[in-house]
Amino acid sequence: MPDRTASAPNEADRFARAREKQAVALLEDYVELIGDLIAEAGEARVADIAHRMGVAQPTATKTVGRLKREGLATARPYRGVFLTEAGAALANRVRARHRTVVALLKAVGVPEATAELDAEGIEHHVSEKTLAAFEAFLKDRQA
Amino acid sequence: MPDRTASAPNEADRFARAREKQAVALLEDYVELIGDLIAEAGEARVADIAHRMGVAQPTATKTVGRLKREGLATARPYRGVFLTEAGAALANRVRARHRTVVALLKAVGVPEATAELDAEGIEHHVSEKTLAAFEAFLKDRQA
DNA sequence: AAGGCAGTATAGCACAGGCTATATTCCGCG
DNA sequence: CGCGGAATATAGCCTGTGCTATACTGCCTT
Repeated sequence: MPDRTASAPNEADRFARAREKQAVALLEDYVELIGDLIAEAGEARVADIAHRMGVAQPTATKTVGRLKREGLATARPYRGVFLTEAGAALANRVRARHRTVVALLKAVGVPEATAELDAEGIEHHVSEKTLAAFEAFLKDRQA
Repeated sequence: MPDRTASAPNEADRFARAREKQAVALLEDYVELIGDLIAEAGEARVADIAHRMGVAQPTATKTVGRLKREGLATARPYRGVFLTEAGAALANRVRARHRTVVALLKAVGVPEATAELDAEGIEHHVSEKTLAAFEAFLKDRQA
């Protein structure tokens, strides 16, 4: 019986939430990268994914397998990797969020290079509400 | 032969960095929590750690073991857990960073509850440089 | 003082995400 | 056409972080 369903989350809940976010972070990165590769080169090859992610090729293969299991990507053996509709939608959301996070960091005075670096880790923990606040802040500021 | 030691990190480097951050994030959380428990109750028991982290007790025991291996904590079997000097210093840094991240999120318009939630994941990816920028921004703003 | 319960540790499992080494497949070129 | 190298997949290992089930300690209470 959940005794705090609608109230403020306690510490344990916050940690649990952060753990969940972390679990999907990698999938988000892969999906975004695959989308980029398809846009850039017309196709996403496992070797390119591995290279851009900075991991060994079998690691990329294994993770692509996980993307398939999660319904985010499709792939025929020895051929390229493609995004499902869900995968493409996720890629777009992730890309937009990434841009917003970088923009916000820069807006509060973080140097561009550092903003890009830190955004890679931060973005996965930015909720819809926080993202909306970021966008509002940026809009205000440029007005 | 590193060919980009001093230049802008490429995509693979950014991902590698994010992966490293993630690896220490849990240790940071444990150390901070142990510090809190000692401050609040005079001691940090494994059962309390597990409860506050939202994990099962053996998971807490295992992670405390890792903290010991990393030189951040000490513990005598069936007794409480204590922080080493390094652990206590880390706890203080983490706590300060957490406060700053929450304050920045609120300053750009994120609701308090959401700020607390998201900060839990975000803070581990905030570099020294970004933290400094956050502090400068907050100082400016309150002036 | 002894027994029992609460707290802690250990054992052993699963899964994710790394890795290297090796097998398999594809495809272009001779 | 077939062969060889490049790309991909598979096998098998390690570590980290969860879990449940079970063993062990320590301490309070009777």
